Amino acid sequence: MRWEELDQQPCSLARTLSVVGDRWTLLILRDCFLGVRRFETFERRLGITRHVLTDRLKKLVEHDVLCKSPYQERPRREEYRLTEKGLDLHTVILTLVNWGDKHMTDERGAPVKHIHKGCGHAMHPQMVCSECGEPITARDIRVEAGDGWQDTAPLLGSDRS
Amino acid sequence: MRWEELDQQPCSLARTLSVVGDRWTLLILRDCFLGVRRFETFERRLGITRHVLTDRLKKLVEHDVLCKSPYQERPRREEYRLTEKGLDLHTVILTLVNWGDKHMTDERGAPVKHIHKGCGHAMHPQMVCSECGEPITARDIRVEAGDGWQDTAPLLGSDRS
DNA sequence: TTATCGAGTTCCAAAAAAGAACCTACAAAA
DNA sequence: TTTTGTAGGTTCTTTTTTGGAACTCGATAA
Repeated sequence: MRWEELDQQPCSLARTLSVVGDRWTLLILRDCFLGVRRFETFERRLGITRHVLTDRLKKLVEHDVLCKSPYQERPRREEYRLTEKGLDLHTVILTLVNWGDKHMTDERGAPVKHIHKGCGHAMHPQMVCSECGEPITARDIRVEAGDGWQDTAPLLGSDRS
Repeated sequence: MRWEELDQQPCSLARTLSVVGDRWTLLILRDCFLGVRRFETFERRLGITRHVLTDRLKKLVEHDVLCKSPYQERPRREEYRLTEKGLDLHTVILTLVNWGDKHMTDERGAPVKHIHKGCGHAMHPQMVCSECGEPITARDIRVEAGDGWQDTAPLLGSDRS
């Protein structure tokens, strides 16, 4: 499967990964959430090559995750800001960071703290059921075909292969 | 920055991406959560080349996200199962799927439903603060340096560049 | 005996990324 | 007026990663 085919799949994960599923894109978005907006700042902070940065920013703008707006004319300078669609990726990043905090930190502990402005505490994300509010773990969820299901194969055979 | 340098960064996102930050790994894990365990099943369902599949499975085992265990001897056959560390990635996948359901579905709607066994309803993940239980959006969080912070640069300059 | 199966490995061509140099439009300084 | 600087790229070459197909190995089935 090629990159271009990924967003054709009847799978929300595949479609999401067609936008953010590479090494650089989520790091760029991390910096967006930290307030970075300019090409040169991304480049310096990430150590990314200009070529790849240009490509990823363009893709993110095409997918309406970022928008480009001029912050000065003559000479025109653009900056990149998160759209609402982009802001919705915050939970994704928070979840990835949370896993890293739990499983990939060294003895020094988590590099950054997330402060919930509402209650003022350092928090970690907790996932709950939208319907009953109970905390969710992998074992609490069962998957069923939804309206957009299109595959001929069953979701999973009983052979657990 | 190279792949190998990614896990050296003082950033939980970068460290997490050093494990799951490529096109295939999260799709493999999606199938793991659907119950797939065998090399040949991954290959057939994903349309991944054997070479890349071998490589990704090996990496996931090295990182203790999957474990390999024989399901028969003579000839030896191995299967791949999620470890506890791997099961913890369920929230990551659920969050990615949720974003895709909201922003990337066509008119047919979400391909799969997630049923919460506890309450029996089709749910979507809701993120709440671990401390006060309130729902979280991007605008509710402020980032501060934590114990593992090591960068000389400030988290963000006031210029919002 | 030949075929099949699961789980790979090997080999080669194609695509993507890294790294560095170059370009452009404008502005300010010398 | 020439030089220097800057933001935001583009071009070029080399290295790394993929894709695709064929081959291996041990064992069982026809």
